[in-house]
Parts: sequence; C-alpha cells; structure tokens
Amino acid sequence: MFSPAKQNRVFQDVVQQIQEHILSGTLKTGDTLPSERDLRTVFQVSRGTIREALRVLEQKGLIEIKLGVGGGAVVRSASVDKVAESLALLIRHQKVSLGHLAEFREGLEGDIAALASQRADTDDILCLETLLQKAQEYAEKGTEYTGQFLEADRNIHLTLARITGNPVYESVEQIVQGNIIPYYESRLEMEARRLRENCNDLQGIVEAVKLGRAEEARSLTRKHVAKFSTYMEKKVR
Amino acid sequence: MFSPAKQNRVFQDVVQQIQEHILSGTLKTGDTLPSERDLRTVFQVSRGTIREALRVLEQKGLIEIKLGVGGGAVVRSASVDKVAESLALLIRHQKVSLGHLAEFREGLEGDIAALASQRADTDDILCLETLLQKAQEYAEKGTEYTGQFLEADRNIHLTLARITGNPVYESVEQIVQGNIIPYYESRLEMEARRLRENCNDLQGIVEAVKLGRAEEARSLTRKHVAKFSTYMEKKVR
DNA sequence: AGAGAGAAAATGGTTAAACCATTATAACAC
DNA sequence: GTGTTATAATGGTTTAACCATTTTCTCTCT
Repeated sequence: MFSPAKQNRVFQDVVQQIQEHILSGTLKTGDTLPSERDLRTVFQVSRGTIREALRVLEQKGLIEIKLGVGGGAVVRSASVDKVAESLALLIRHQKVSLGHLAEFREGLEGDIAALASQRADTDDILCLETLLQKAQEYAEKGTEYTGQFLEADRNIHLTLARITGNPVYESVEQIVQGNIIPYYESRLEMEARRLRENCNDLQGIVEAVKLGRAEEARSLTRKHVAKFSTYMEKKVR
Repeated sequence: MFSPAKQNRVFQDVVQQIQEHILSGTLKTGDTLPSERDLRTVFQVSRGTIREALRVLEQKGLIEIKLGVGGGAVVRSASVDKVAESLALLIRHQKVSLGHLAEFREGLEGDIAALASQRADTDDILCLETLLQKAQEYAEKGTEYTGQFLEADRNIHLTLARITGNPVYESVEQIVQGNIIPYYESRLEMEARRLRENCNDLQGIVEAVKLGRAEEARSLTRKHVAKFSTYMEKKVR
C-alpha cells in the first residue's frame, strides 16, 4: 500500500535530473556537461553536492570525467560493463551461484542459437565457419591450447548472439560470458578427448544454423552448454 | 598489451579498501563502518573525499546510510537490485525497441516455464491456480478489468520465475516486465474475446506445469507471449 | 615564418571549517 | 514509572581556498 518515504538528499535530485536528460536523449553520447562550478549555479547547490551527484552518475556508467581545460563530465555510450560488474559483486557475495548462472546460460544460448538459425545470411555463416575452423585447429593441437580453444568457442557464441540482430541478446550474452568464462578457464582442464568432443558439438551447431534448423540448433546448444556446466560442478565439488 | 593507467583519485582507494573488506568478509552484513569523521582520520583524507567514496559504495549496493546517533554506513546484504537497475538503464539508454525486448521475453518466459514444470511442488501449483482463478474472474468481467487481468498475468509469470529457484531468472524476469509492461498497458486495449483467449492460454500453461510437461509448457508460453507482441506491433504501426 | 618553450586559464581533485537536520540516549520533572 | 526535554553523535550541506592536470595562447629564438 505504501512505499518507503524517499530520502530527500539534494544530490539525488541532481542525479535524477541529469539522468533523465541522458535517458531522454536531451543529452547525447559525447556531450559534455557544464563544469562543476557552472552546475553549482544551475542547480543552486554547493560544489560538494554536485560532485557527489557526479560520483553516482559515474558509477552508474552514464558519464565519465575528463581532466583539464575543456574537460568535465562527458555522457558515455551505454555499455554492459556496469551490469557485469554488479553481477560479479553478487557472485562474489555468493547470492548467485555459478550453477544458477550456468543454468540461465543454457536457456539463453539455446534461444540465441534458435533465432540465429532463422536469420543467418551467407556472410554470417562464413564468419561462423572461420571461427569453427580456428577452434578445430586449437583442439587438435592438444590441451596446451585449451585457452585459445575456449576463446574461439566464446567467439562463436558471441557471433550467434550478434546474428540474432537483437541487442538485448547481445548484451546479456556478453554479461553472462564475462562472469562465467573466467571460472571455466581457471577450473576446467580438459582432456584432449573432451576438446575434440566439444569441437564436434560446435560443428553440429554451426551446421544446424547453416541449414536453418532452429530447434536442432537449440537442442544441440543446450547440450553443449550443459556439458560445460557439468564439468564445472565436478571441479567445484 | 597494456591496460589503461588507472586514475589516482584518492576516493577510489578508499572505495577499494572498504570493498575488499566487505567482499572478503572482514566486514559482515549489518556491520556499521566508523563515522565519516572517524574514517577521515583512519584514511587521512578529508570528509568530502570520504563522502564521495561512500556515494560510490552506496551506488554499488554494498552499503546503505542511516541518519542520526549510531547511524552511519551499514554493510548491506547483496541483492539483485543493482544488477536489475543497471540492466534497466542499459535497456533504456540503448533505446532497445519493444520488439527486441518482446522477442527476448518470448525466449525467457519459455525457458522459465520449462524449468518451472520440472520443479513446482504442490504449494507452487496451488499458488498458480489461485492466480489463474483471479485472472479468469477479471477476464469474465470484461474489458474494463483489462488492467487487473494483466496484473494477474504478470503475477503468474513472476511466480513461474520464482518456482525455478534461480535468482537470475527471477531478476531478469522482473527487469523485462518492468520495462515492457507499461507499454502493454498503455497501448493494449483488448477485446473481451481476446481476454478470454489469453486466459485459456494461461490455463494451458498452468496445466502443463502441473503435469511436469516441460516442453509443452515452453511452447505454450512462447505462443502466449508472442501473441502479446503481435498485438503490440499492430498498435505501434 | 616556424618551432619550441613557457605562461595563462579552465577545470577536476582535495582540504578545512563551519553550520544544519535527524536521531538515539540520557537526564529530568512530574 | 512515565513522559518530556536536553544533549550529543552523526550524516547533509555550504563556503572558500588551494593543488594538479590539461589545453591554449603567446612569446622568443632561429
């Protein structure tokens, strides 16, 4: 029925006003805000208050600060960095487990692969096949190249996300990968046999995408991702 | 090869030190940091600098500030709020279209429904059936109750997300709904027939979840969500 | 005229001291 | 005891000053 009464801190109003103008487009990416001393007169508050507001906006990823003449607060282009950062904090605080993230990833990558199958053009396929070939090369070179293989694998998934043409999938994919891959790399030590097995998975996925078989691509991708998660669980135990 | 040289702002060092102690567990949830005036002497910096650091930590969701005697910065239990907030900012800032968000939602809700089917216990089913009944009542009352019907629909989806037991799904679901529902409500004016049709969709989904038929639940849910999106597109044109 | 050095100015970063607003606790009056 | 009031601790805000960095302009030397 009631919502918590808001704290009336002056800097929050400053944050709110500037944020609205950024989100509504009045302030565009690359625009520079007035200097702190000018903002002081605009908002009729002290410089300290202005600076607290700028710290919040900076932490939200909406602006960055440049020094010197002509410097000041510059409106940033939207990026996934801050989402990834706060998700990483949650994981370190153990509110979200890697298992939860891996499960989410399984569904996510499945949906992405299914959509990509329906939308990939010949250039996209070519790109995927190039990446696949790299992955195969690293896989054949053996376990010393696990890192490079995983990077190729990661690129294939990112490319699939790009092929969907949907920026939401692209961003979420980046966020999830940014938080889950470091764990894979530090904890997965695959045998050569596993590397080749994963590589075959990837080949099957690319093939399904090429042929436009959405549900097959989804299913193969889910199994592929789930396999990684299973390795993880064994290692974590 | 090189990474960007870090800016040496004093408050960032303060942030870093406090954050490390929170994440490492030296500072536990509920602990209170020393007062700003004490921190000033601890870190040997001015109060303004301390306050800028506290604003950053607050925005990260690591602390919250209480007023008055015995107040100060209290270590928070990490929550998904900040991830949700920054993801919502990203969506708004990127000017993600409703179509993209709706498409993402289709996959998301499908995955959620599939998982929920495998995990719902008898209490969960009861909860879903109660919500379903409410939705049916509003649907029968006609188009004046579209708002209430949509709220019931929203609750069913949120409940399914909760049933997965995966906080990632729960928060992503909340974010998507928070960014997409306002548009539905302002632009959708359903005919009575459509209301009942949607209601039947929901009934089918709940039934599939009850019987543990994951793929059926996924498929029905995708169609249900896609139907909303189609209405939207017609209205937007 | 061109190039380099250096001064000047704009701007963020930091400090210090003071006062206001809010809140818990202690002291006091009944 | 109980209710009220005073006190003190603490965050919120203001002001004024100075430092550090960076750009731009100017001047000097060749």
